[in-house]
Amino acid sequence: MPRIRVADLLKSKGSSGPVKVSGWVRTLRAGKDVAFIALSDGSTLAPLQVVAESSLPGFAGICRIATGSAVTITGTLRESPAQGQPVELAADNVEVVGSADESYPLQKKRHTFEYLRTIAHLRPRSNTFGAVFRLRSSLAHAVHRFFEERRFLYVHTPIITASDCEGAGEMFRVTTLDPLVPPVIDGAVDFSSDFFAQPASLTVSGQLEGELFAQAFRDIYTFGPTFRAENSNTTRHASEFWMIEPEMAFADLIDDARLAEEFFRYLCRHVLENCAEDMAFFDSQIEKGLLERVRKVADSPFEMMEYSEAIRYLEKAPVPFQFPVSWGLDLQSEHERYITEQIVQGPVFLTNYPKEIKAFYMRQNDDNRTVAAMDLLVPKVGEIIGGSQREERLDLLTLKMNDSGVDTKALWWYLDSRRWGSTPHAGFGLGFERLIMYLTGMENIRDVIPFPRTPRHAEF
RNA sequence: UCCCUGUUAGCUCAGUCGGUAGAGCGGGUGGCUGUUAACCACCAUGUCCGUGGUUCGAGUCCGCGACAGGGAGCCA
Repeated sequence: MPRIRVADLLKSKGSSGPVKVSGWVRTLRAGKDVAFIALSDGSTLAPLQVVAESSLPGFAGICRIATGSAVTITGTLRESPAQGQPVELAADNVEVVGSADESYPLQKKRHTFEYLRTIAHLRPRSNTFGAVFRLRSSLAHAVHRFFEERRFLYVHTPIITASDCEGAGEMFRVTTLDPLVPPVIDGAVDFSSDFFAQPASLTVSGQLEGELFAQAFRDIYTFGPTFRAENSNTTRHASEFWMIEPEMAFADLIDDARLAEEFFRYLCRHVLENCAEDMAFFDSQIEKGLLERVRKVADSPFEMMEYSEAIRYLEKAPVPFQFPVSWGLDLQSEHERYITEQIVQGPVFLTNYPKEIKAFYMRQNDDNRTVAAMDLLVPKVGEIIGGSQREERLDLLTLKMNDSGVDTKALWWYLDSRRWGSTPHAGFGLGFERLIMYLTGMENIRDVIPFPRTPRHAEF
């Protein structure tokens, strides 16, 4: 008999012949004459109800099957006489494939997310984490589909990098040197005898390499793991996370924002249409009103506002802010949320930030005081996408790198991209986990990553 | 890294004025029922985070430490 999934059984009306289904026991309710097993195989949120009559051989043993056990069941699918499920499986045979005992940590009761994090190897069997990781998988496919439909080239940028200064935070060192006795010359570690014959690290961004590919394929994107060694202990930071970074040649800031809007709304629509059952679960169990919030973003056009204008709104704001507001200062998340939630009441691109508060690679505007940056702010979280038009003029870029203390020698190849056939180009970055949090209502990044890495935590 | 709050049964928590620990859930046993957060009865379970101190006596008060969570910063 073919292996069939719970999701497919639940979608069918009934079976003409016997079927075989396998999964893990969520709960078992045993009575004298009949026992009910709620069976789940991760294919869908709802479990399959298996009915075992007392006439089955080994009925007494079936009644003792504990939560968490792996079982294979053959039987006939039929309409369920009781409310709660359209169909159920009348069992002919129940085989325990892998038993579980009463010490199984994931019992049929509510657990806190904090506790479930300590059993990250088991939590995907729970309702919430099943839904989160089904959505995460589906969303990843949707990201690729979006770019493939638009003929963006998917480029695998390196995970190990020797550029010490990508300008995006602390990096994890990659080395094969013996930490107890590193080779030392003149009081400093001699990296010439290290594996790469120079200091190497895990990447903090694929953008710089992405730009190089954009200068050959026009439209490209990266989607891969990213590493930050920052000692950040918050609900939205992880040491290892996934980032999506498209880059377009012959494109300006407006093209960039247009792509970001199309992309973001595409992904909202995707989960509404393709993860409907899980989204309904998030809406009822995780964040009331989630569906309405996501639908609104999927349906309404995004606004655009200059940084300077945002500052004027903030200066006039009738609410107190913890951090000061004035032109030239970076916006705190309280400011971003005020703009998107109170002023615009929807998604908004903030553009043209003061050059001092933005990265060296952003294109200088003609006013000489701002750069062509754009951040997409959305209600509830604030900034979710950050992007810019890149500085394509060699002289200005070199100047900017020197001013920012970026090593122009180490990034010779990056500067070369401006030396021959340079083009106006733009791109943005989106943290995949933050997107998942936005779309599910989950409030801790550690609960949308299968096995999260954060300071002091690399278990599993 | 800074600030705040925690750490008591497998899980979630209560524990009054300092007097040697409780509940719910989960688990076990039995009963009952086409059940579905099942229901009913009974039963069992503790390094009260560690450490030092105050005290006749510390889960409770004080110091130190560890760990966790939340907030901030950094950022995606």
